[in-house]
Amino acid sequence: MNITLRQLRAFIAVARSGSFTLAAESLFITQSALSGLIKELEQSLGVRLFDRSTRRIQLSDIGRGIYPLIDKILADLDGVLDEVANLKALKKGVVRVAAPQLMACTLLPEVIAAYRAEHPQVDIRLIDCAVESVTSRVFSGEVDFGLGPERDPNSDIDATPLFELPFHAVFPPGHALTARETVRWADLVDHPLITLQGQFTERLSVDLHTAMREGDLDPATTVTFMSTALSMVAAGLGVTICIPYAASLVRLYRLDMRPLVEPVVTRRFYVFSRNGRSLSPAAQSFREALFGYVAREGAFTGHP
Amino acid sequence: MNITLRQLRAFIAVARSGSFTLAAESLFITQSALSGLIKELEQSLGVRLFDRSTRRIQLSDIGRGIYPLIDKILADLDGVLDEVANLKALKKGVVRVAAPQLMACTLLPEVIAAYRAEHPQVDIRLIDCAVESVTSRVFSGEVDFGLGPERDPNSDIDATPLFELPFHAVFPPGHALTARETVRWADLVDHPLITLQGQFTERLSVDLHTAMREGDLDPATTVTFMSTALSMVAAGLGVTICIPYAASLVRLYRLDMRPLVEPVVTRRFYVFSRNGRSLSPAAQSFREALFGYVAREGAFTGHP
DNA sequence: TCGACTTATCGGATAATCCGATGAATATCA
DNA sequence: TGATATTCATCGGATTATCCGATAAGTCGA
Repeated sequence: MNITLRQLRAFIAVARSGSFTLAAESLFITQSALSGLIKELEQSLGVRLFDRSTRRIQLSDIGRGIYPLIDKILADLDGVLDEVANLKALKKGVVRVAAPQLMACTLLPEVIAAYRAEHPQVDIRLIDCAVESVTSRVFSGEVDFGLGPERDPNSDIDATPLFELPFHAVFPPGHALTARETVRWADLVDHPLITLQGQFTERLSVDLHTAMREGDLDPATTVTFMSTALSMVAAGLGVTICIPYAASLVRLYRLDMRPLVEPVVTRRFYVFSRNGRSLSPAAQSFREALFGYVAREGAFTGHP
Repeated sequence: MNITLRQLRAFIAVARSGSFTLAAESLFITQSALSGLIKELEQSLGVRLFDRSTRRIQLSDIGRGIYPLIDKILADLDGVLDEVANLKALKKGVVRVAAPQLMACTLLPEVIAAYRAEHPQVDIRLIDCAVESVTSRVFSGEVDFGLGPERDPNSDIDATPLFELPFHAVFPPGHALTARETVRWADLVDHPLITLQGQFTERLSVDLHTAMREGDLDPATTVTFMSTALSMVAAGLGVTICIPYAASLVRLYRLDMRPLVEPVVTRRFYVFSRNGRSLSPAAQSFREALFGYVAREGAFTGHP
């Protein structure tokens, strides 16, 4: 007859609650089964662990002496078991991430590829969607976390800054702006401007109006997707404005980009997750990898 | 299905020996039972702990990671179990006993010496104190148990009779009372009486008054300690009365003692412990040794 | 004095564990 | 190359351990 973990857990539960009945409830067994466990443990050890009366129990001297020791041992063991569970979940987890279409086709494939090289059994599911729906998908639990530009504060959603980057002008090689190191917003008026529809551009207009007290974005054309805008720029139909996390796509279209100044207007991007909810080990791990990638790539401008 | 200690011990045995068959032998079970234990553990954890081939096994990465942690946990647990076994086997332990000063310098040193001869690893700590404070020290848990004369009944304190002995007269060799086999209380009035102060003597007076309906103790001198009274008797200043558990001290002073009769008045001594509380193995063992000593020595009058 | 509460014990039902035999895979040797 | 030895996994039946619900005994409070 050996000491069992069940007996030890029963001992700790009784010692903590001071009651066989309460301890049995906490372990989801009947009081009589718990009585048996403690009896077996006392018999195995050959000592009395509790002094019983019909109304209260007390740890014996020996019981009092070993309680902290057994408590620590069980805590250590549960720590190991938690660690194993984490490793298991990380090894075989699924991570669902929502991101706007532009991030989904630029930044994220690279991050996912790097992560998958190290964790081949973790399944990263990327859900590309409209900017406006990222946070609602996070909130509903459809995804583990989302990426996107600044949204209205929401107590249900935790927003952690991922990066902050300035707007850039995008144009074809040989364009009049190519010789410039930087491009002023005012210089854009000489060229047909192609912008994206929606809140993103509306907020940019507000920022420029505030900073310049005159002038405004006056797009010749508005389109839905950045890939459309870049195609039109490549066809010589105008210039567009873009944030450099999408530099890989700009390069794919063989276009040039320059920082926009006077004023320098930036946009901040965040990782959104549900407030008060922990991520699975795999999701947490991928999130960390994402932050690591951004920390290393910084301005997104310097490599192939 | 919970993790069990048997599974964990099996894991360590296999990891150490690198073989299911050898590990099974070391645990005194068949190889097939051991196979089942490891299988259950792997299923409970949801991870592979060993990579098997038909001729050799290897710890998996996870198995290698948790091996030292589980090894330490089992070592800690075995340390606690050894500790308990040592306490049980009286290979260690501390016993704290409270007794009045007179018992502390007569009866108890002999009992302790005899007990220590048999259990050299048990530490007996004797706390000599006033008669009145013995039970309060027991109640507070400062000591494991206490000795002393009858106290008022108290539901928190358990009192077990240790011995009951008659009062004796004590006088120097050559004294007028030496030729007597017994001494009557009435014979004491012819000699200056030296008594102890306090409740002990007050209760004796009540007992004598009840038994004799006349007369009373009329001490010429009262002192605090029996050793003082015995010194004065040895100096020829009178006689004193004493209970024969202190015979060793009487003999040290080279005094004689005789039973007091007409009436025979006795005093009962008890072992006091906390009601509803168990004693540690060492305290219980020493308590039993004490009762054994008293049973053997009976009247405390017959030996060097 | 009765009702409420607590721990211990009992008998029967159920679950877990073990053994010995066997199978599948691999390595070694003549 | 075939025979033999070795190892871990699986199986079915026997045995052991565990649990539940009912009940008993003791204590406390209204």
